[in-house]
Amino acid sequence: MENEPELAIFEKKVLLTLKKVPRGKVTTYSKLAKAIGRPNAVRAVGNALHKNRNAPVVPCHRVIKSNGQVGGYAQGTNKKIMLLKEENIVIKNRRVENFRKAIYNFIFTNNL
DNA sequence: AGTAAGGCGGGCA
DNA sequence: GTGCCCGCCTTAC
Repeated sequence: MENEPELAIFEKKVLLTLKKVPRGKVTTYSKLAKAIGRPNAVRAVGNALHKNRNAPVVPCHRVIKSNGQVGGYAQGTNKKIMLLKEENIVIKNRRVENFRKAIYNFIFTNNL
């Protein structure tokens, strides 16, 4: 692990950034992408999470779409919704109510 | 090794 | 609200 490929860095950034999202809050793929310096790599972020198997250490379920929709989930969208509800996130018909307020804004002292 | 397709989205028409 | 295309990483053939 001395030499870390750029790919690892990409994933690492995504995971680290996502880990910073507190419980009860959510984030979007777009914001994550921007936070890691790849505003157009939104899909790539989704892939990184999809590939990610560190469910316990990385709250993948706290990542939603920009439009407030829950989005997809490898283990099933239903599960994702359930997990979000567990965190007091109000969900209505696969959409996060008041997601604007639930969104956790990064950007600030990102020390990557 | 190179090529091709897929994927947990976003923005715009 | 719907549909289309784009851009970006990963995985499979």
